[in-house]
Amino acid sequence: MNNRIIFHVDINAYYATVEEIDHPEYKDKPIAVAPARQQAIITTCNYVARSFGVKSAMSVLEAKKLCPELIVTGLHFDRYHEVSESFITLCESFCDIVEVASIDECYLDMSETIKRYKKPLDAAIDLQKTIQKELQLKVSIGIASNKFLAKVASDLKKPNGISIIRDNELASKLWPLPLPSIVGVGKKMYEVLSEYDIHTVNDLVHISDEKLSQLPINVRPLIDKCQGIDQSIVNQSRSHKSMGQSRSLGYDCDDEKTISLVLQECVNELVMRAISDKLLFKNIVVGIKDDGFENRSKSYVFDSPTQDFGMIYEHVNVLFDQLFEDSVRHISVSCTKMIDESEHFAQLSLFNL
DNA sequence: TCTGGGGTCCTAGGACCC
DNA sequence: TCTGGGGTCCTAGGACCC
Repeated sequence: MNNRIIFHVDINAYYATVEEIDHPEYKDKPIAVAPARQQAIITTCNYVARSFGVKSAMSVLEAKKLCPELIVTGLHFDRYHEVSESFITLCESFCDIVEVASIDECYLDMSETIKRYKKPLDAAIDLQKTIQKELQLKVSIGIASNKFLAKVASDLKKPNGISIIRDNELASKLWPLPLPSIVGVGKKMYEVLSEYDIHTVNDLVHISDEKLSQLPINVRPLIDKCQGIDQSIVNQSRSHKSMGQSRSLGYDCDDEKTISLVLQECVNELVMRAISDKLLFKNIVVGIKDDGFENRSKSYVFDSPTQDFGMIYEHVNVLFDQLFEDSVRHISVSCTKMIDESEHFAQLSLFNL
């Protein structure tokens, strides 16, 4: 049981690859995926564009300076979801225990499946080739005894790589890595750690108890993971924990009509998803970003779970009015507590017995 | 660099209960 | 008149991920 074999499978440059599949004329050209409007920022780009220095989160304008022939594709989420479904289905046909981690990555608990192969590497090569052949997608695969290490491993070789981190290889393969390259270490955490002269995983795992107690943040869970301790299971449940819709207005807006339209659109899309996924909303959260890019949010809990547009829209408006001051530039509407229709009605009938 | 859109998880502080 | 100690739930906000 302790010797699990986990794969982390990650599609390389995912949205850009889907655009290349749908537009063969883009082949070998630098492409960036970004919303089709002025002042957009790049969601992702292909490897040709990356060779010019183009990166995610860069503004299209700046990217065009680095690479004038850059093709900007627009975003086609329906297609990304469609191809993602095929990717997951293929992984599920390969292994019984699959966790969907995001639109372009998943974890496979290969502990049983692996017995059909001589060694883990053979299974990974087989899976990688099958995905390439069936779906024209290049993936990187990380192999390790837990999810954290598998994820780190898949990041080591991109694109189209396969990497293994064995339990006895932590000091040679994981510990030399700079902390910002580790999943879970973001800008803020690294800022704090570097103040204490902690820059690599090696620095972190050898931190003295005294220094550890001085740190203003809790890094114990991260240290455990970097020492190879991560018991989290590959969770097959595909239920969502939250669901949201947001819109960036691109400017500071105070126009009632525009705002009302955006709120309506967001609520409408949420309700459509709730109906198609057979979910009811227990609460609703409205968030706004104002002219200073500060986030604020307010939430409301429904008396009884609902997917009724009128009811949801009414409360969204009340929450928005409480938040709104002079202007907004970003609006989000989300639900953080959902329940299955069937579960709700089962509870109701129990109640009425 | 004038800043998307979809999520998950964690935490501080307050309300409330015994 | 001043105010225990533990637990749970909720809300708002923030860090982080792709």
